[in-house]
Amino acid sequence: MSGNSQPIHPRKLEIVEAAVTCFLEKGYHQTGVRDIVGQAGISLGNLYNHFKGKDAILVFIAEIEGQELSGFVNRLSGKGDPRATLEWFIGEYAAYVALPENALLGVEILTEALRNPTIADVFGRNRDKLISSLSNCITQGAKSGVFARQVDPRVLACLILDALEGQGLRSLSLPSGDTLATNVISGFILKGLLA
Amino acid sequence: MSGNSQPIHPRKLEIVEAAVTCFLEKGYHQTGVRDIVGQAGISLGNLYNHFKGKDAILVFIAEIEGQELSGFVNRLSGKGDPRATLEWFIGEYAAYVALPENALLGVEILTEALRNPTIADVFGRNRDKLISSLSNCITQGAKSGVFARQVDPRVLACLILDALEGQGLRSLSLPSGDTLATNVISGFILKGLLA
DNA sequence: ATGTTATGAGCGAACGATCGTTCGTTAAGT
DNA sequence: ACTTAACGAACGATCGTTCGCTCATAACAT
Repeated sequence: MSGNSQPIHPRKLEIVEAAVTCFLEKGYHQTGVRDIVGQAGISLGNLYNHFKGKDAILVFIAEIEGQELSGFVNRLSGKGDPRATLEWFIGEYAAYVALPENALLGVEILTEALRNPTIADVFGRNRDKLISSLSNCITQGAKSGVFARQVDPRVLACLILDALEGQGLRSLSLPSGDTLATNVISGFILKGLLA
Repeated sequence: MSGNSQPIHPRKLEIVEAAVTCFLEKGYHQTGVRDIVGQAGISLGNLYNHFKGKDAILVFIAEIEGQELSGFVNRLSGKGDPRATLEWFIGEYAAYVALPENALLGVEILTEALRNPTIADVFGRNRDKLISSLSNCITQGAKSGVFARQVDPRVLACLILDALEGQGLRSLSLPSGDTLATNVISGFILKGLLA
């Protein structure tokens, strides 16, 4: 899919890593380019040899996030048993968004997408793939009779994502990973979906 | 409850209104104090006669938001039929968070609460009241046998809020208020809760 | 009634800091 | 010789905040 003709310059990845660290700590708009180059241990000017500007770094991060999500998308789009696939997804995605890095970066990208068209583009594409594949899994389950036939599987897919991501965000202020809450959510969703 | 000893200076409310307009358009951190005073039609220095600083304006807004939510909290804490109360809440709260002003301000306050302790304090208090009262409504329904006994009503309360707020945020990029999606969500939640 | 003082909203220039970005230069690799 | 990563001073813009000031009204004293 992605036509990565040329391998990415190692320094570019170092910059991204440093930027992520800063964005997690202070947020995107509160982070200055000087914070990033300081964290990366490079000079101010050198950053602009690898990125067109501050915006481009966040876009790059959003694209990486999209690649990470493709693992979920692929399995959701596969031909496995819909119920088992969904249960797997809920557990794995809950763990994914429970990582502070993913939870915080996710909301950072989401909020920036509200007003930045470029970010909105990348974010919208990533999200649509996830929603579509999850929605498709639900539809497959309905066709095979495991799930109840749904009026609008896409809305339910959004509900599932919202519930898991909301819990992930909430787990930031909790001492440890709350697997109990995930089980409750998982159980509630499955009960609602089953025929 | 609130010991508002002195009535709020009219100009203070004008400033808040202007600030809200700016925050909705550009976001909190992208809005400068000069944007706010320009929108309010007052001078730069005068803003500091009414607010200690930019932060204080957002805190004030968060407090107002909390007052708006008390309508929901009161009815949820009331002694009405739990099922009817819950159905009412879902519909009304969905409409509330579907208003762009509430959806955008909500996420703005949420993200700021992630790193600003003062905002986190106000936001946390408001949220806890809403979650507790919603959770209490679910518990009451379970005691009366209308709802299934839940392992952790608080987690479900969070799920409900996440689903509705997520849909509200999503409706920003839609042409009109999507009442269909709300019905789907409402139906799904009720099905999952009923005994 | 008249003069005096006190209060506080309102103002905008100015402050120091920081913002994202540009640019001329250097050094190293090919 | 040519490319290119790396550098950091410098730019203009903007940031949140402070400060000294004006002026209308209110409170008080005479």
